[in-house]
Amino acid sequence: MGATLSSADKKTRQDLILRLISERPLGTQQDVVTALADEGVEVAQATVSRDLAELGVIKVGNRYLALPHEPGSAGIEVLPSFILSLTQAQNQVVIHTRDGTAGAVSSVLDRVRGLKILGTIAGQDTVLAITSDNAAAEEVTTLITDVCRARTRPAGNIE
Amino acid sequence: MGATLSSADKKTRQDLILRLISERPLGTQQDVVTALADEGVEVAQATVSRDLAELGVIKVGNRYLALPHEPGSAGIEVLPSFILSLTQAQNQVVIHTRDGTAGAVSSVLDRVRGLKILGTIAGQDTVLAITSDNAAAEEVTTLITDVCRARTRPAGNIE
DNA sequence: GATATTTATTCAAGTTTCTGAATAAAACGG
DNA sequence: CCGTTTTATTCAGAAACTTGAATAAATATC
Repeated sequence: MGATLSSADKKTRQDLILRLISERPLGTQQDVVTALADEGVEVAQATVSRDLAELGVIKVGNRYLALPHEPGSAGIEVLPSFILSLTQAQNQVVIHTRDGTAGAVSSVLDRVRGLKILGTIAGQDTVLAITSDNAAAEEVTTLITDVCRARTRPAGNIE
Repeated sequence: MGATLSSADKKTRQDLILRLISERPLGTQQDVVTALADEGVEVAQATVSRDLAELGVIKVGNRYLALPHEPGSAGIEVLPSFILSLTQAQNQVVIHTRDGTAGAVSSVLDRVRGLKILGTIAGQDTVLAITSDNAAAEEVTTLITDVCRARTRPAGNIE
């Protein structure tokens, strides 16, 4: 192995990556490499590429978003086809979905790290997402819009 | 590796072990080795020893019981200190516990594989376990009693 | 307590996984 | 299109894991 000093094992490093990309927008794998280095974990870009793929991290617009894999649950890729419209009101976001898919949408939103969503409530065709403040709601709106527009390609194909 | 033919990988083999010890009482590691062989998986006793330890399988009385590890949840070792008494009534078992611990006890029981418990309901200091029939309830009673009597030692120390 | 049974551990392969460097492939911006 | 940036993949070496045989340790039985 390359760096043996102060190196973290794979699990630790990947957890750290999830935290880092949740805390601040990281736009490239090089950014992630640098952020890791700041935390004392030195790895090559190739490793970050593989980590992001394994973690199921996707790149939406200009930042990575963590959506932890949850076997048996819908992935973020369903959002474009399920979400019909969304509206922000203060610290809330009201999302109109295809009938019956609100539960799936809220499930996905609950699992996206980096979104400061306090909680969601799903009806039949509507999801209400509560955020901590107006800015956070704004951010959620932007991100969801980006996801639905920006052809979210998964970062890498695992196995 | 030894046997390359028809060998299952570790994960597959351990899942098989959980199933086997849930289906019928296996009293020794040699029994497990034999049972695995019947399924076409040939391993040494040393491997079974390690598998049982990793799986968190415990030996109570004369059979192995599977209690899948659930990080953050109580393990089976809490039963002796939490359970005050238990009574079988038909296909039900009423378990009296220390106040406030009924939830933990039912959580553990729900996770023990090999017990044919249909479901449990926990109050503050009482757990009601519903089994499929009287015989199953009898078995549950016996096993819990054994656990509480027979100084349940975990099978191996991991890490 | 001695013997037998059962389980855990040590040791030494063989195998798999992990990783960085280099490079290829893809996406992006004019 | 062409160059640039970004990401994915190939390759090879190193580390970690997996396993059986042998053996030690623990437990049970008498």
